[in-house]
Amino acid sequence: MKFKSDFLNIMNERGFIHQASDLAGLDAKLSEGVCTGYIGYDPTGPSLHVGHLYTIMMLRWFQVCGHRPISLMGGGTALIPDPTLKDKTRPLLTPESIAGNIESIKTVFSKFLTYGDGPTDAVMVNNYDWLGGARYIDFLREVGTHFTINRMLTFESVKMRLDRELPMTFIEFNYMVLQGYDFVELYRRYGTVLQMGGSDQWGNIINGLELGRKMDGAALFALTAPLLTTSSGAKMGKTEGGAVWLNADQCSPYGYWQFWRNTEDADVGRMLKVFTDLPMDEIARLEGLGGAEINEAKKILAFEATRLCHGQEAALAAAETARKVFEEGGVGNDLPVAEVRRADLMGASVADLFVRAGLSASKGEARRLIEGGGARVGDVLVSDPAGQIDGAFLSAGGPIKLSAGKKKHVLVRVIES
RNA sequence: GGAGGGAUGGCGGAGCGGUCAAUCGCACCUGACUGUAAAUCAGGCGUCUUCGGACUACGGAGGUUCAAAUCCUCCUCCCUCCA
Repeated sequence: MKFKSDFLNIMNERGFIHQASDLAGLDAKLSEGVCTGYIGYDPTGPSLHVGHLYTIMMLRWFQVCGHRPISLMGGGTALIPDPTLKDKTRPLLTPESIAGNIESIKTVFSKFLTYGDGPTDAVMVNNYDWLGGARYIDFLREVGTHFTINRMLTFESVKMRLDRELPMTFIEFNYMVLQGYDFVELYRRYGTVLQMGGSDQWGNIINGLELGRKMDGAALFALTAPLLTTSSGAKMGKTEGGAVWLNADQCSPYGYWQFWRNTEDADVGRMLKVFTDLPMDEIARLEGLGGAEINEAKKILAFEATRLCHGQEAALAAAETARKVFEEGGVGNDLPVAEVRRADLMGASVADLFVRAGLSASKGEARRLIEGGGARVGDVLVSDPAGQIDGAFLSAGGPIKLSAGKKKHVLVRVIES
């Protein structure tokens, strides 16, 4: 498939397109001139994670192709629990925590998009600006008349609750109305004609699209990206039980680099397409590398992805640390550092040390790690969990490298108090 | 409103008076093999421990018993069928 617009061509060849409302119409619209498009993010946590990055890259390409991206923070909708496909109602977040989350998340966007006042500069908006002060009766009269309950009941998230006779509260039921209204508001304020998002947002996006047509007669478009999974079927962006965060204070550049470095062979090509802006022919070359050579592609993926999120310098440092640690078996500056008080180590066992350093969740776990032959102190295998820590060793000065398994390393720095 | 069924570790799902910290699968962790990959194989997978054990756990609260995840009562929440 070949499009007139650069944006859709890129989306297509890089695997960002899952569903679209009117591809031909959108293509025509995009090739006419500068368009404005948005993606909404709910600030329900202090950081976005790799799962969100997929759609952030869509905004990035949108801007690169000469359009104006809007990152919408759902400061208003986050006050309303999104009806989950799970059985339970999400807990209500406080306005304070949402405001804090927004501040924390904002910093990430500026890494990927260029904000400003120019025609294709990105804009950051918060739907609390229009939802927060909305007057109930007015809103119902203006917007509520366009939603039929009949239709709302057919939505998957609603249907599932009702089918299982689980409670769905009225506040949750309102979520889709508010989110749909965002599209109208952004159309009015910025002439926004396109909403993008993950495939799970399709229903919500279409709601907004139809609302815009009914209320303003607007020709709006929807574009969603497929759910991204690894070849093994796991949801993308989870590692060691936790999400891979985009904020540096929640996931260090080195940890981020490692996440990408550990991509499965079969996924390297797709990840390069989605999470880097390397040219397609370069990606094709990297993808074609066989056997152990594909490790080079993974390093490039890790570097490029880290560069986008944390900057060139941090990416270089992370790569250098990884080289020292994995290729030389040494120590790198970027390894996580755990500070442990000297007093806490007096008479402590090796197992205690691993717990203090955060490499093991409990002493029992540390014991198993050590007994299983997975623990190293200063690159020396330790086998006795109850073994005492050599005091002289600890006071020798420089930090000591602890390793749990082959990939997890922490530098322990002993502090006095 | 009536009649049944169920709530077990991150998830799924056994157990139905002692031998149950609880079979098994998934997920997760470690080791081997490798390429910081996948697949495979092996081990582990509540907390503490002087490694003898101790403690906390099977929706919640009581009770029966030498002994309960298992039996009884009440409560909460879910599911199915009938109105």
